[in-house]
Amino acid sequence: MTEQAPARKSTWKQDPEAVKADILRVATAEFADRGLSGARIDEIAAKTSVSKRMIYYYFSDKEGLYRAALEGVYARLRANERALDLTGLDPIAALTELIKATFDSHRSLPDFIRLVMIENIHHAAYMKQSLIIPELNSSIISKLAELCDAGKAAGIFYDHVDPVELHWMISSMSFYNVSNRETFSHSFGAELHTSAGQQRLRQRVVDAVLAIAVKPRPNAQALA
Amino acid sequence: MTEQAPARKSTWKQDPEAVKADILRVATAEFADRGLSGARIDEIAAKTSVSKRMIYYYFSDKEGLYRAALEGVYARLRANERALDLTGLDPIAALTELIKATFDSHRSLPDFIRLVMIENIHHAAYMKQSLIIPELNSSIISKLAELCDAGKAAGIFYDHVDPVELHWMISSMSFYNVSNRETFSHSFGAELHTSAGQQRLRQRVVDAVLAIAVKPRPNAQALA
DNA sequence: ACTAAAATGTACCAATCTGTTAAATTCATG
DNA sequence: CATGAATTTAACAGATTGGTACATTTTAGT
Repeated sequence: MTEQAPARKSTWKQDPEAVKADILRVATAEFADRGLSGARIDEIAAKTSVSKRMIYYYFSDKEGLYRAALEGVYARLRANERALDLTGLDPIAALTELIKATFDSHRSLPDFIRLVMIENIHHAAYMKQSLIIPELNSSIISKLAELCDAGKAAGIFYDHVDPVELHWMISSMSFYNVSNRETFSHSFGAELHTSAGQQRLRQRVVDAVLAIAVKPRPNAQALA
Repeated sequence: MTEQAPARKSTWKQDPEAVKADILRVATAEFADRGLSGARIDEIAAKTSVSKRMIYYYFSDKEGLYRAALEGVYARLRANERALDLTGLDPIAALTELIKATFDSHRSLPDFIRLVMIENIHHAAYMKQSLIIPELNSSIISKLAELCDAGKAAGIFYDHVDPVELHWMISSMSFYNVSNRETFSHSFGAELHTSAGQQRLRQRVVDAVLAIAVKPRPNAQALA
């Protein structure tokens, strides 16, 4: 519904979906940049094409707007993950691809990272109110679970391998890589955040995770 | 100096060091709990034994107080690390102990974790103003560097092993384990944050990091 | 004891900031 | 084209909050 080609002539647009999307886009950037209490509704409104009143009209209050932003970034990350197609790959290759994709995905969605950081600062209070986030999260685990089952069935993964543990480890490094970039670089140099450094780190993550999942084969090569 | 036994009778104490320490203690908890813009000076003052005026007297302004809190938690973490004695251990045992100690240390200092998260939200702006934090950070790297040199000299570590990379990997998992606990538990269950789960995770971190540092030995056992 | 300096409390202000009120504009539809 | 619902604006109110002015108390030195 509502697929009318607009092109109004008057002073304002009358295009609710576009207005909502515009507000949400600006709000996401602003919350990601300054945090929930740091962001200013007036500032968000100013960067929008409409007035402050519209924020309250469509999102009720500051927290409602924040919740919408949070759900938005989660949806984008999980969509990224769902788009990853691993069919036809053997378990080791599939796991490798999944790790690389997760690492890259986190790097490409800094707003997601920052909003999740902010959410953790708030003890996940708003995430807990969301109805849509839980269902988003299940997909990545089921993908990993399939992969683990295949690897164990083929006898090449350890029996103790657990999808949630694997996801924890992959996420931890992929997340930290972005979330703590500023403090880490300042403390220990920016070398790891050059593009060469990032390539190397990504490979280390692959190596480390594979090492705890895949049984050593007598004739396998040692790491480079 | 100033080691006078107090015991005044009057309405207030006149003990600047204790007042400063009290303010800092409360402020650290409050900033860690609510963030820089979320924390309220009035609230901090209320939880202190003295009046709001003293915060400005000793710390100039809100940012000055925040900076002091940040430096305080960094000092505590690095002191933890410095206290770790690895002399007499072979490189593998030493690295193992260092990983375990880092994992535990992060778990035991949630205020450090949260303030560093907050600092990253603020693009490390306040950390960059600090003169004392850089010198604190060098110690952990030099300890790891020694360890790597010993391992390479003994021919049991890969030649490509790099202290900063190792620290990145150890930190990432140790940090994320605490920083993202709330969102992770809510999304994927709290199993990993039970005490059994934490023990398992710590061992996984050890296994993963050792795997990228230590050359495989033909006669070595595979993981459990 | 006297005095100056350090330490602390009280009361207050000016600036923000979230949210609201009331009205105006646009649009779909009979 | 009249009308009511949806959308949008401009202006403002109420509360919060970081920071300050000024008085008061304590301590150290003489």
